[in-house]
Amino acid sequence: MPIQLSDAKKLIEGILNKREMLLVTGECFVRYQGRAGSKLPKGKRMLMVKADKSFAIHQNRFLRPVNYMMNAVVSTKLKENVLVIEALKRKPKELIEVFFYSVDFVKGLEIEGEKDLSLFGSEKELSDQLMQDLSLIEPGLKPLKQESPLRKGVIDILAEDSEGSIVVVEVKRRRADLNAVSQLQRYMKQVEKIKGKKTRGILCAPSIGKHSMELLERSDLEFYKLDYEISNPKAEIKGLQKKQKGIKDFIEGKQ
Amino acid sequence: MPIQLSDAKKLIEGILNKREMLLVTGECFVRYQGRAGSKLPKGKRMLMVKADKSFAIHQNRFLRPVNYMMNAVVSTKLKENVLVIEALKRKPKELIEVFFYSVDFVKGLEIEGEKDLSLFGSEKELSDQLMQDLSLIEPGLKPLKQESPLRKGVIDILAEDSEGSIVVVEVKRRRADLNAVSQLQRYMKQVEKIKGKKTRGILCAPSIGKHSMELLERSDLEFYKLDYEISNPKAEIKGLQKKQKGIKDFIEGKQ
DNA sequence: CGGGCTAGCTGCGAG
DNA sequence: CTCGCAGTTAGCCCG
Repeated sequence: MPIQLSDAKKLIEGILNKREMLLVTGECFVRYQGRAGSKLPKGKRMLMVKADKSFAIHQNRFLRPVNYMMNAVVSTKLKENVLVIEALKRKPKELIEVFFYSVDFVKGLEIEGEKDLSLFGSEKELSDQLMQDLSLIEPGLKPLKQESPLRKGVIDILAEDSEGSIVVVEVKRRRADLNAVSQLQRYMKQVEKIKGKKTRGILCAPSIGKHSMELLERSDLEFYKLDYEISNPKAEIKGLQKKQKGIKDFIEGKQ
Repeated sequence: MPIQLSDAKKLIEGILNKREMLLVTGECFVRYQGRAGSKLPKGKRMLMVKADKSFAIHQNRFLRPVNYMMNAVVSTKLKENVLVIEALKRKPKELIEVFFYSVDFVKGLEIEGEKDLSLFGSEKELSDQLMQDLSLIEPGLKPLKQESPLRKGVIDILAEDSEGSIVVVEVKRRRADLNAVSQLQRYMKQVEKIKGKKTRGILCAPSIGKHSMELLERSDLEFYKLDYEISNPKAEIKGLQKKQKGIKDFIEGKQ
């Protein structure tokens, strides 16, 4: 049994004021105009509004909402038997209008807002571990700087090898792609220009695609296969081994 | 008033069988192990499971869920006064365990599942329009192929100019970045090698960053400022103008 | 604020 | 399947 739209409006406003998580379901049409534009024809959907004014329309499919906005200014109005819920933002200017023709269900939920998730296995964590012991890559490698900002990007690890060459290290937690190779190439060229010294570029990743490997080798970069394990409180590097042309098996290695 | 966990379990299983959208809220602890690992300490959260087995734990903040899995195999079990809801996947092997110590609320919703959103203003749409009339870029430009697949990427538009040179066009719907320039550079070099002809690279975007512009010019590529409007049924290109070093104002142009 | 980047990216489409 | 990439990417961090 549907809820009276005027009752729904009051309920919704109360929940928004309390900064609870708001859920609304019903028959609605959705229009969006902003960075792009969209229309969602009439149908049953769920609207979710969070305390930080994340605004999302969900269908019964996909992780991602079909329409959304963050940091929205939310307002409701009742007009000719339609309950309109608007999400508005400026910079960039964006507007979502949800036209509810009927409302089945309105609910406010007291839910945790903090982001208290502890995650392990991130690229940063792997980079930290490498920084601790660059001899994993090769003996005599000395750390210079982590997260070194260039004009055109940020270098994961900057180091110096036993012969005094600069070494640029790029770490990837998953299979390296063309983009990763281009990135490293960019960094290496910049460092070479700035420092005016012989510079090497090293890509560390659990695996790399065939085309990416070709591009890497043509660019005179080096690939190191990075083995790691995600155990409970943190990820651990298990091995790091240089790979080159002749060797093919590692290409198949999925993470 | 909390729901008995055994009742909650039955309700949840019924809703999952009906392929309705499932919502469960309550006090829970969440553990994830897979491509990475995470722990979410005990607290009130909302679990959402969709018909396609998208599985998401939401907090009252952010658009994105704090833990998630797509195409999950979902199962429930009751164990020592804890209701455990598991999401399992192989390839890659992933597991989310949600330990509900109490359940406040269980709901099944009949919600649309189709993806019936019509969206306009995508990169593909802009590329289509450009393909219709390449004279927007320069007179005499003849289309050769759209979405042309190379070994190392896909070219948006491949064309030939009035002097018989190959032209590679890359379109971006938003401000072009370093990555976009690298992409175009890659495509251009490949085409040059394959065709063995003089090749130009053109980047079309509403704006471009200063560093990206530098990189682009050093790579002998060209930038065209792409103005477009998103009107109702589709986006429309309003203008396309070549920009080079001397001209600076367009750098400030946010889309 | 913009600039650059990671992400357990997700989702799509071609080979 | 994998590969490459767009995305209203979101969210983060550092200048």
